[in-house]
Amino acid sequence: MASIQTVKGFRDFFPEECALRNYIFDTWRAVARRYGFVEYEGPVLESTDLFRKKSGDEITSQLFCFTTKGEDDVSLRPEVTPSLARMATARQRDFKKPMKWFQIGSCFRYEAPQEGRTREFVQFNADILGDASPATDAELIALAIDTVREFGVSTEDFAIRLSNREIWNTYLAERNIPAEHTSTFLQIIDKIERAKPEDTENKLSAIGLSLADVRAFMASADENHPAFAALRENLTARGLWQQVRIDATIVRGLAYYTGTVFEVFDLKHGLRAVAGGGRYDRLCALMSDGKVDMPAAGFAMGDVVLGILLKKTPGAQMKLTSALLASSSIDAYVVVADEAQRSNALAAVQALRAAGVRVDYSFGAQKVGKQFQAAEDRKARFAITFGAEYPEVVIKNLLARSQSAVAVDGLVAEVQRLLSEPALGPLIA
RNA sequence: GUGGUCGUAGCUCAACGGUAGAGCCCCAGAUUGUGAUUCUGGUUGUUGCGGGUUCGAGUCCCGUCGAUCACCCCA
Repeated sequence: MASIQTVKGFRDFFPEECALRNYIFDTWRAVARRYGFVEYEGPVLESTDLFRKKSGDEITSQLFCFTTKGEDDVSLRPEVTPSLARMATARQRDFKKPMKWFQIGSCFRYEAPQEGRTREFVQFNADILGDASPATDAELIALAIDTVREFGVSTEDFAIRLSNREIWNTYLAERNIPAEHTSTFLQIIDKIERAKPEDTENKLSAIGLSLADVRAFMASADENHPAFAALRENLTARGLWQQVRIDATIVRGLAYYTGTVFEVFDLKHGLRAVAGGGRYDRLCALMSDGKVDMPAAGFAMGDVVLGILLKKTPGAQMKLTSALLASSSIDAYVVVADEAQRSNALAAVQALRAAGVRVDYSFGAQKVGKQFQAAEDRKARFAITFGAEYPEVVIKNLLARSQSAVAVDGLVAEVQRLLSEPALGPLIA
């Protein structure tokens, strides 16, 4: 046992976990690019002021912060949106609008670790800046849906919870509630399904509202509400609206959201939110001290909850397994049956690798049986045996268990030809 | 940050307060040019860590660290 463990809430990535992580990253990238997003990256460490300035109490209480040798107050980023807002506003004239940007990066929150919640995690962030239309929100929700589906999670396994903070702003305005109560009110709404009704009633009456009235309003805020009309039309056209559930209790903790807010959540395992996001039209103005007033919206998806969901969802698990196999397997294993041929075998290993073939072999003398076992363990498609019959070598298809001899001069071409043929798939249905 | 449960070999887990074990994995051999099975042998622990009670603690008590669950909140 190691005498020094990983820091609480941090993770080691052994090859298997690293392969899972890379599979997730690759899929995120592929779908984001399919949607026309470009990748960017911000710093992991930021001045603590950046987060105090905008994130709100929820997240600043979880900051992974410390003081540097130069006595600067810095924090590992708990999220990437503040950095994005700074970057985007700093050079926004250089980019045509709308800006469709994504990032894959580690984030850190100093909170109690649990399943699905670590102190270090990776977020996929997709944001669209410079366009305030509902079409932007729809594009982001569509991207979130397609990303989850790309992993093999079916439409029966997840849904989108959708709301809009504007409907609550209107609600409060119609009842003449002062603006300073807004954030208090949204926190009450956020907890309304979890808190005791009498507690909620007390808190609401303190700001001049009643639970019955709030309940009645929530019941009226369905998918026919005007706030969702454009979004509904857009997503219906894409065939995605059936994934959406209107849920007025979704307000989201982050202080900077202004309009549409949504979460991706699984329907079968009661996991934490897989992704969440919304519109934050005033953040850029705040970050640039009013110099750049740019509407924006985006969402984040974390690797931890997503990884759990993929392992628990049968369809996703199959894709995951084959992706992990593809990333760890090799094309060919060179068997040195006669040590006198090791030099010739090494020459062939290099020639194959130069041609792009994934090749491995044994470093030292080993029995042929052991080498074939190693080839099997490495999930090699072919074993290439170098023995006394050199310059003839034997190529064996380890799945079909068939083999043929070939002159070493034609080995690379022959292996490439064989690899171009479809692999013998599993014969069992 | 608050409360509950748990912590034994790399992994999964045994062991009444009385000498710390099994299976799997890994390595080697049986088997000197072909993947399975089987058999044989081998490596691995200050029982998370630190105290205390006891003739004696993996076991009971306290603390601590970690995991996990609930609260909280979110990716």
